[in-house]
Order: sequence, then C-alpha cells, then structure tokens
Amino acid sequence: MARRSDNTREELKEMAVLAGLALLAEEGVQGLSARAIAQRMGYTVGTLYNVFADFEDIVLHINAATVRAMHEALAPLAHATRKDPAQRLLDLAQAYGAYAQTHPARWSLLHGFARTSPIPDWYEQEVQQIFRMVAGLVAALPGMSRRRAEDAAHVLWAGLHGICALHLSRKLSHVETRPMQTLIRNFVTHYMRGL
Amino acid sequence: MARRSDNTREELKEMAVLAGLALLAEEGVQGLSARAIAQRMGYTVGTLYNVFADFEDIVLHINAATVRAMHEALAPLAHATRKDPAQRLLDLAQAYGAYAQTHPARWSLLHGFARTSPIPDWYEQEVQQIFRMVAGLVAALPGMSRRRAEDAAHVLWAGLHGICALHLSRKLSHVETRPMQTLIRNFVTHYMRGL
DNA sequence: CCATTATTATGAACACTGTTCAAAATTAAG
DNA sequence: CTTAATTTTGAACAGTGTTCATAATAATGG
Repeated sequence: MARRSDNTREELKEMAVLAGLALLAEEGVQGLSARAIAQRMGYTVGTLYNVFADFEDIVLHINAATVRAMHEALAPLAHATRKDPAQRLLDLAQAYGAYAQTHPARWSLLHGFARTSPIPDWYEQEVQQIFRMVAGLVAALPGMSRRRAEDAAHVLWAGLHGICALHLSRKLSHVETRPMQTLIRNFVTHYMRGL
Repeated sequence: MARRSDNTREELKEMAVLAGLALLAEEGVQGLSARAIAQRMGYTVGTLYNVFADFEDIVLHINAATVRAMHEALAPLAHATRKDPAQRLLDLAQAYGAYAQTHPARWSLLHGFARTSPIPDWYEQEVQQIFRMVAGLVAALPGMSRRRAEDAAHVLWAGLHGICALHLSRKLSHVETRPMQTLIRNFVTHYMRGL
C-alpha cells in the first residue's frame, strides 16, 4: 500500500470529485457515500478522510464543480450583448432550469444537503459569481434603482429556485404538470413586466 | 411489557407525531430519529415499527400534522371576503412565510426529506387543499382564463417556496438579507401586476 | 380460577452510515 | 543500508433504519 507520490493531494481531491459526480449520475444522491467514492477511486475510506475534513467537505467540493459547470454554461448567455437585458435574463433562467433538469442529482445535492459548519468563503464567491450575472442584468433593466434591482434579483433567484425544486420533486401539479420551461418563462416575463 | 390496550394503534400514532414535533422544535431536523421518538413516547423502536411501515411513514404523518396546522392558519385569510382576492393572496403568502419562519424545522422536514416510495393520496390531498386556496384566489383575479390562472397559481406557489427555502437556509444575500416578508410582498405584488 | 390463545412490546442483531487512528507499507533521506 | 517521514489501510466506534424471535401481558374458554 502507500503509493506515496502516485497522486498528489490535489489529484486525489479531483479524483474524489469525479468519482462523486459519476455516482450522482448513475445512482442519484442516495448512492453517494464516502466508501462508494473511495472504492471508485481505487482507494479506501481512510485516504478520503486524509484529504477531506469530513463528508460535508467532500460534498462541498462536488458542489463547487457543479457551480463551476453551471457558470460556464450560463456565462455566454449573460454576455450576449446583442440581446437586451430582459431577453438575456430570460435565457439565463431557462438555461438554469435546463441544467437542473439535465443533472437532477447534482442540482439536488446543491440544495438538499443540510450543512452544519458554515459555508467557506471561496465557495460562496463561486455562487456569487453566478448570482451577480443575474443581478447585473436586472440592474440594467430600464428604470431600476439600486435598491429595487437588488430585491428583484433576489426574488428572481429564489423564484427560479422554487420552480426547479418543486418541479424536480414532482410537488407541482400532482397529476400532470406543465413543462418547467413554461413556468420559468411565465414567472420571469410576468414578474419583470410588473416591476 | 405489552400493555395491550393501554394505547390503541391510533393513539400510538398520535403520540409518535407529537413526540416528533417536540423533537423538531427542540433539536431540529437532525434530532429526529426513530429511537428518539420512541424514547419520548415511553416505548422502544420495535413498537414504532409495529405501527408505522418505515421511517418515511413516520415523517409523512408528522408532515401531515404540519400541513393541517398550516391549513388552519391560512384558511381564515383565504376566506376573508371583505378583502379583494389580490389582497387575500398577499396575506396568504405572508402568513405562509411567517409559518415557515416560526417553525423552520417543521417546514424543512416538509421539503427536505427525500422520499423513495410514492406519496400516498390522502396526504397529497391535504396539500392540495392548501394549494387550492391559492388557485381559487388567483382564478378570481380580474381577466383570468382557466389556463392562465393555473399557471399563475403554480408560479406563485413555487416562487413562495423558493423564497422561504433560500431564506431559511441563508442562501440569499450572503451578507445581510432583507426580511423575508419584504421579498414575499415584492414577489407577489410585482408578479400579479405583470399578469 | 386456571389454562390456553391472541395480542403487543421488547431489545438484540443486521446492514449501513460517517469518522477515527494505530499500525502497516512504501518512499525519501542520511 | 539504516533511519526517518509519509501515505494508505482497515478494523473499530457510534450512530442510523429495520427486522423478528422472544417475552410479557391481556382476553377468552372451560
């Protein structure tokens, strides 16, 4: 055992994140466990806990990968300067919903995991990077004061989250729900019009 | 042991729900376990599993109690006929948010618990009872077709959920968030105005 | 009133979590 | 080649939900 420099610490972290993402895709959130991740990396639990502080820490790094992936997916839409801010906001929201629908387990882990220790700064800032894209576009809407824009961005952010959350857990419309994209468009357009 | 008719099955269920609610209030969601509930009832785990199918079933009954409590809190506001539907919708949303804020653990259990088996009908209908109060008021708004009202009700329902979820998990506004009631009012009024 | 039967509560046992940490294995340094 | 530093291990622990033979009690019948 003990292949000392087969993999550096950073490599191990990356392997763990990739293993976790694979597990999420194949077995969903319930298939994610420390031992399962370790096995998939070809290591044992002990090694995992030598690299991460605890399971929350592992989840945090997996989530960070998801946040980065979403950022890369959304950034081009936010900066499509030939479209007006309102349209870009709508595109952004749709793309966010699409991502949640395409990677339900990753998205669930993002919000479903109850943390005990406080969220570290570096992670919070990665999330902020996405939120600020929304906030920036909202601020660019016609007739928006600083304060009103901030609130509107939060409402859009939270509302979008709610639609994704309830749609993914099938808690919307019990019998036959409308497509998520329809609800998102409805929400974003009507809310913006009412501003 | 085995005090055969000390408590009927229905009484045991009720005791379990009350014990669960007490645990939620005192220790939060993480304090909720089968053994903890049993101990609080003066019984053991086995008895609990003699009355409930599994832990999901226990959670379901606790959640049903919460749904009923919310229903009782919201119903008067929905039927305040001297106010116009728009105002009643706003009142409803605010009361919903207030309840979530007052009983964060109960509200979290309502949405944070990942189910495997399908939600039974009787429970779904209890939730529906609340949703229909919203849907009914939306339908009563001026110039609302059947289809538009349905979608609007779902968006309001989901948006409200999102605001509560992100506010309770402190995932809104990192530094200093505005009061939940402010965001709810912002959301409901602006969205309705845009309809 | 006792014996039998039906019911109900028990708690040990199982499989699974996250987590720890002394020991073992491997590599680097002297 | 010996010694020291590092890395990996896996058994052990406490905690889950869950099961089920066994024990305890109550109801019934003679």
